[in-house]
Amino acid sequence: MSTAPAPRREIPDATVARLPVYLRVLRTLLADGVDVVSSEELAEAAGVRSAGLRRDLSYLGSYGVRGVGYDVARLADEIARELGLTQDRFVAIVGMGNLGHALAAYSGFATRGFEVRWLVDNDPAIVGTQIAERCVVALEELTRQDPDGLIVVIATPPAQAQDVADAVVAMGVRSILNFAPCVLTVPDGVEVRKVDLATELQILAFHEQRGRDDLREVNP
Amino acid sequence: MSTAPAPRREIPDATVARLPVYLRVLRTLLADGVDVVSSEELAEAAGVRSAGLRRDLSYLGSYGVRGVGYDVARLADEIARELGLTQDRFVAIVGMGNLGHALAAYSGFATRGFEVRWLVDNDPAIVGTQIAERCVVALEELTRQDPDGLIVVIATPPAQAQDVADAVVAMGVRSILNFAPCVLTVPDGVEVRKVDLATELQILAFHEQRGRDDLREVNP
DNA sequence: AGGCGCTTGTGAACACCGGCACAAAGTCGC
DNA sequence: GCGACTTTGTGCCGGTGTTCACAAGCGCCT
Repeated sequence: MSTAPAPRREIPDATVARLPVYLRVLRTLLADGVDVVSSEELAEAAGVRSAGLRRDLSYLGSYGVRGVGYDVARLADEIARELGLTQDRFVAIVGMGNLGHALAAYSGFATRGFEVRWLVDNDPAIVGTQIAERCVVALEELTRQDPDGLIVVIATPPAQAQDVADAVVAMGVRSILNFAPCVLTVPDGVEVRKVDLATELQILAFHEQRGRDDLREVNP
Repeated sequence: MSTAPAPRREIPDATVARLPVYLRVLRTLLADGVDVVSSEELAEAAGVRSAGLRRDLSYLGSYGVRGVGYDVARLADEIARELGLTQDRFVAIVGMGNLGHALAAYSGFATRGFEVRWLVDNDPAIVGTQIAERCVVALEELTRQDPDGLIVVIATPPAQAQDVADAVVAMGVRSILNFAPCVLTVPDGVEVRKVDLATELQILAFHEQRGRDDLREVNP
C-alpha cells in the first residue's frame, strides 16, 4: 500500500501548520497550468522565506530538482499524502447557531477535501429540519457513528462545549476544532485546536495600540 | 491619565496571544464574585502552566501579592489596558456571504468589547438591506470613515480579498482579520491575522493520521 | 564531454520560548 | 513582634524554530 519507503521523520508542528498553505498555493498553480516552481516563487506566493520553505519541504523528503525547482503536481501529492488527505475525512458540526449555520453552508470545506456529513443540535425544534440540504440530528445520533476519520467542529455556546467534547471523545473522536470561547479539557491522544474570533481581534488591538505608542515616541 | 509609569517592556508575541485568554477567565471569575486568585488556579482555568502564567504576567509589571495571589479586578484592568481595550474599538465586516452574515450576527464581539459598526458588500442587491439590524453599505462608503481604532474583517471570496485589503489600507486601517483562504500582501505597519478553517482541519487530519500510524507500530 | 549557472538541501549560529526550581517577599497566627 | 507558611517573580537551561550562507547536485549550452 505504501508507495514510498516512508521517511518517518518527525515533522515539527510549525512546519505542519504551513503545509496546508503550500498545498493551497500549489493547487492554484496547478490550475493555472504551472508545472514547475522554484522555492523562491513558492515562498513568495505563500508569504514565507524561501530558506524556511526549503527546510519545511526537506522534512517530507527530497522532492525538488536542483537547478530546476519542484514539480508542482508531485509536490502537491506528497503534501496531501503527508497531511492524511488521501483517505476520506468527514466533518460533524455541533451547534446550529449563527456560526454553525454559516459553517454548514460554507463551501470551503468541500473544495479542500472535507465532507460535512453531520449537522448536530440538541434543540428539538431544530433536530429534523434541513440546513444546507442536510438533516440536523441529535448528539446521541452522532455518538452512534463510526469515529474513524471524523473531525468534530464545536460551535455551541461555551457552557455546553465541554459536554459535547466529553461525549464525542467517549465515542472515539480524536480531533476537535473548537469555536466556543472556553478551554476544553480532553484526555491525551485527543487533539484540540481552537479558533476564538474575539481573541484574534484583541491581539490586533494590542498591535495597533503598540504601533500608535511607537509613533507617539518619535512624534510627541 | 496614565495610572502607571508605563513599564514599556517588550511583550513577546506568545504572551500577547495568551493575554486575551487570561482576560476572559478573569472576567468570568469576577462575575462569580471571586476577588483574589492564585497563579495556580488561574493557570488551571486558562489551560497553561502556572510558571508560564507568572512569567506572562511579569511582563505587565508586578501586580501580584506574594503569599496571596492576584487581585482579579485589578489584573483584568491591567490586561485590558495593555491590550488597548480602554479605548473604543470598532469592527467592519466586509463580504456578506455565509460567513460574513454569521459574523454580523455573532454576539461574541460585543460581549468582548468590540462594536460591529459597519457591514460592507459590493453587491448592489445587498447594499442598503438590513442584516442583524444594521444597514449594509458599499466599500466606498467605508473608506470615507475614520480608520482610527478600526479593525477590518475580510470575509469575501479569496479573489476579492486583496482588493479589499488594498482599499482599507489606503484609507489608513492598520489591523485586518482575514478569513479568505489566500495570502494578503500589505505594507509594513499593517497587521494581518488570518483564520483559515480548512487549514485547521488539515492540521487536525495530520495529527489524527500520525496517531493512527503510531498505533499501528505497536499493534500491527 | 565538460564547464557554467542555477537551485536545492542542510550545517551552524542565533533567537525565542517553556519549564524547573528557588530566593524574595508578603500574610497569618500566636 | 516574630516565626512559619504561602505564593510570586525570575535565573537558568534544554528544546524548538528561524535565518544565513554555502556546498552539492542537476540541466543546459557549447
